[in-house]
Amino acid sequence: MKRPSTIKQVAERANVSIATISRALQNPSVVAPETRDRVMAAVAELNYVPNVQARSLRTSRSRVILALVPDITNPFFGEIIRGIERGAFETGYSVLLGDTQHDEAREASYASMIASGQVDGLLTMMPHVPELYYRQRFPIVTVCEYVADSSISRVRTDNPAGIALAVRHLAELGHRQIAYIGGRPDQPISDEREQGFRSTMRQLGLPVSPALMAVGNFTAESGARAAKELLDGGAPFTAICCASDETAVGAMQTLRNHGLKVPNDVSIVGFDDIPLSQYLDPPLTTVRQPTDRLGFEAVSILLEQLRNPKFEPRMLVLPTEMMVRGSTAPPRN
Amino acid sequence: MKRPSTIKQVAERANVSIATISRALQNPSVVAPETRDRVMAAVAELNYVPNVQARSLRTSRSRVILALVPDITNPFFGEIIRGIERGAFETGYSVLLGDTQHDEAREASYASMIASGQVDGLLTMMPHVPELYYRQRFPIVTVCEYVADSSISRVRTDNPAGIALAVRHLAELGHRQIAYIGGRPDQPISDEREQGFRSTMRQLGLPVSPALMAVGNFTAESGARAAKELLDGGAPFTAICCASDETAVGAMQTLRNHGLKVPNDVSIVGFDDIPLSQYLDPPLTTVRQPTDRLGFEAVSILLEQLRNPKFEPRMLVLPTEMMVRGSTAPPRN
DNA sequence: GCACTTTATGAAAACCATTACACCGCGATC
DNA sequence: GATCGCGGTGTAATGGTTTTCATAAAGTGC
Repeated sequence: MKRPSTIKQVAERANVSIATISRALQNPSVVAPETRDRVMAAVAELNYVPNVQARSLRTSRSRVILALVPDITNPFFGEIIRGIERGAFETGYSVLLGDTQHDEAREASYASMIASGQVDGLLTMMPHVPELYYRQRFPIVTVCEYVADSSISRVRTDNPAGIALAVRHLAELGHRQIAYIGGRPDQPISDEREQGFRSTMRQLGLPVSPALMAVGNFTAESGARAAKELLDGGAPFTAICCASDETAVGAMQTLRNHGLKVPNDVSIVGFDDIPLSQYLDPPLTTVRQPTDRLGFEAVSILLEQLRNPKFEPRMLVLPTEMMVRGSTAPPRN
Repeated sequence: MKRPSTIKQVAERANVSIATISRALQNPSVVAPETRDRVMAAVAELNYVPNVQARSLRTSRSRVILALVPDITNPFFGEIIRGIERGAFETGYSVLLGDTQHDEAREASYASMIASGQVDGLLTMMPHVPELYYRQRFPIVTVCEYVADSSISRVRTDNPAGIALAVRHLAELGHRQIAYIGGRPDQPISDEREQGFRSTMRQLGLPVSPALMAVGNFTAESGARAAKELLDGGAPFTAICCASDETAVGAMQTLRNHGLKVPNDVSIVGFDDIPLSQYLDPPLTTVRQPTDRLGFEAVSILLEQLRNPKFEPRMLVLPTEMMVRGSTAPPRN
């Protein structure tokens, strides 16, 4: 690999000092037009690109942010990442990706990149913040997930309202016996969604039977398993409300295997609106989260925090939207 | 944010020179055990983490690799990224993620991170290499996609063989009129798969009708559109072979909308084996790519190239595997 | 007890850019 | 005509680490 040229070489070539090169690139207006042209010419000839390490060392900012995901394989996170990447790119930042796989050791290891100066801030989709935060107080924004700490900015969807949309939709169709398959119990959003489910049911005067509350972990596999538990439990239900689309997909498979038709025998509602859900059979009725925007807004806030030393943490709650498709119908009386 | 401590502070604390600190951390065996202990204690007390920028500046290696994806939203790439991330993490590297969105300007902009020293090498899932490569010859590995340049290492799946599996499977079931929905025409793998399809058909003595060759772009939406074209074309077929699972999902939807049953009226085979495919209705018969491994092997090769100056580019072709599920059956009558 | 390794440590250069400060020359001001 | 201000530029310090080279101390062999 050819060794890149340095500011010194450019300076020699353009017959000016290195300070002028730096200025011509950072703050062109302060150098005389003709000098600037000469510098630019030299830069072009030598294919000069400033060394980022040197710059970062001097300015102590890396212009890199770290994004931590529990599972990059999940298309839902994929979309958020895209939003993050888009926002970062537009403002000249880049995104270091960490797939923690729900593992705290990995998370901690990534967090140390902040201490080492490799990244300027952290965007986490995990349900907690790294230990290190309490010692170093670095810039951080939680996305989707959140922790109960008002010093931390968060961007998230209105989960209770989202689930309420789903439950109301089912209730309007005439369902009364609605089962629920939750998310990973260790994630606060699972709680939020479950609480949203319970309280909406209550508001509508519908019964919340413990026998109809199943536990999942947001994966299709867990949805399939939970649905089986519901069926085996014997308590009757005409609809299932799921904490994620993938869970819904899994549940639908179990229902099929038991000879039950969706939506005729059982209606299903998902959550997230992953790209594939409209192509399922039947197309999945679901609650859409503004995924791309979630990521985008999160970077915006993080970048603002990086720029503004008097930044006040804030919370942004984005609305959900009901996507009514084919997996829901009135109950077979 | 608290300012991290520097090697100098640690040195004062441990009563040694900064050189000793550096050595104790980089190459512990060369410092006396008791000194080492003292250093380690000081490091722990001050929460010292070496500044990465300074180190990179000095050593001119960043221990970061850049991964370029055309579309991070695609679950197939998500799995590859996971493999990459895993391999990188194990060896102390981290992954900078670039979502190029098939855009060359973005790609070029990311490539400049190499020139700036921000990353040590490039792992690209794009069908071409950045311009810059021809000037700088940096370490690079192409994953999945490839370019016809023997100076570039590549890791990919055996696409023709994969498609051959699919076609043979259909032929064994008795299908003779098999349609094909291809990938984005500007990606070499689309070509490879299409050629694999054509030559296998020929080998089996089956006709390849131009009316049964449709063009897609790997998305579900394109699959739906292409399937419609096939149906509208009027040429009869009993099976469709798709260049990706998502395409297959889209095609299945179109078939349903036209009242056709999968697999009874039309069999469908996908390619990739994305996580959701086994949960579809019917579960999708598909050709599995070893996605995680693709990513993992790619990093291995890239890292080897980074270490070994006499590295010879090489190509690794990974095998595919047929996943027979419910979307294929013998043709009716 | 002497010459000679070996081992452990320190001093200082180097990596490459940014930037505070000083300087120079020149037109404007009183 | 001395002074001021200002645009344009250079000098040199600075950021934090790694690493070469020198040096000091301790160990070896005769």
